[in-house]
Amino acid sequence: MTTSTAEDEWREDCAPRRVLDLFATKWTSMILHTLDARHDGAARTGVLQRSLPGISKKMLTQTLRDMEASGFVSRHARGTIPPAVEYRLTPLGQRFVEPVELLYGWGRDNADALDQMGARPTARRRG
Amino acid sequence: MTTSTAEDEWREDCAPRRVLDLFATKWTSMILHTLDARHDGAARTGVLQRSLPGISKKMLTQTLRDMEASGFVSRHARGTIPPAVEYRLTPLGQRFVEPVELLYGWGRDNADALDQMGARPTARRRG
DNA sequence: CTGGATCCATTGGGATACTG
DNA sequence: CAGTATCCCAATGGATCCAG
Repeated sequence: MTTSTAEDEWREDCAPRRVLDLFATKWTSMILHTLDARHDGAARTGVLQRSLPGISKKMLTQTLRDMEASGFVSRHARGTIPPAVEYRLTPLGQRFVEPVELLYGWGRDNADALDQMGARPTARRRG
Repeated sequence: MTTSTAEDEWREDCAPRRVLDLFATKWTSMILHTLDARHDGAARTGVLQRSLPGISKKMLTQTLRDMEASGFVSRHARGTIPPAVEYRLTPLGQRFVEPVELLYGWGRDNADALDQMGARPTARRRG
């Protein structure tokens, strides 16, 4: 059985942890989902911001830039005035949406269990 | 198609976002995975710490406590000296491991794509 | 061996004002 | 409308020392 406790796969740079890093910036997956929810997998900045109550303009732009650099979305600017910028899921982004949606689906299916714990991070006690 | 852009499901307290919160404390899913990787879904503190290179004793205990409060693991202490504490996946924990493993699996399947982006959060530029 | 308590550096991320 | 630049706070989480 090779003692396959998977002791070897948890270095900082292993693939699974790289995926976790994608959730470190909390808006990443939600942006992907929002884009995915649109028929053409694309949306303009304003639409995204309105679809994600609570996100600040700063975090929206910043997250989008990071996602672009990571290859999850592509940016399409129309050189018009006023500006009209559209973000679109890349093939990689589309692939990643699948496990993300699965995760969200799990949440809906287990909403009651999630409700029983507070609204904190994991159950973070404050102070 | 009801224009199901899902504009309504993104309040702070919606189920999907509750799930995301589970990843806010970065060790949660890794602890779950480590427990799941063991034949009996249980492990002692020392084993967990050794299986998760980089985790500090503080974060290990703290995360475990939060996970216990959230109902993902159960704590079993033997009143011996020295202490022997064992953590075990609860049914809820076992259920949650599934989507988590799927996510990790995605990472392995797309390791090359993940490699192309830096090792930063999403692609965080420092400074 | 397990875990609690501090101290503290880092940084995610919000508010706001400004530029094209 | 889209994006940048500061300012600033809260909280993650590492290092240590202490206690059953």
